[in-house]
Amino acid sequence: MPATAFTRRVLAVLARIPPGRVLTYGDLARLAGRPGAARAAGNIMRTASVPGLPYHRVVAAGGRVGGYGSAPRLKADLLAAEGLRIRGRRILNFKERRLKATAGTPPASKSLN
DNA sequence: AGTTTGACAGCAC
DNA sequence: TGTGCTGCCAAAC
Repeated sequence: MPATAFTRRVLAVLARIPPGRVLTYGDLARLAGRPGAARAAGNIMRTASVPGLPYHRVVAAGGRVGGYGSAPRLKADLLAAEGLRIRGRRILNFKERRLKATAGTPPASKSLN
């Protein structure tokens, strides 16, 4: 179990990221209720002990892949396997694959995906 | 309880 | 494009 509510929220949001879609650390933090806590979110990803979560779907801002413990390349591979076009440390179709950060209840206007 | 540590973000060069 | 610096925050020391 997560130590704090923030951590729990972060993991909850993480768990609902659909395959093929990504979220930035900043988005994740914002959705978890701590805007600007992107760095802290990354720390949580790093120390999270909950298995089965799509940690690789959390990327850095600007379409950068970001880190992944000692295997950042694996992260890129996993993302590529889900349809993202990757070039080095960058996600080419980032804008298409980025999950819009809808906090809480969306107005239900456009069909997501 | 104070300090250090990053799987970050954004901007200046 | 890429590199470096500053600001931020929760966790680990």
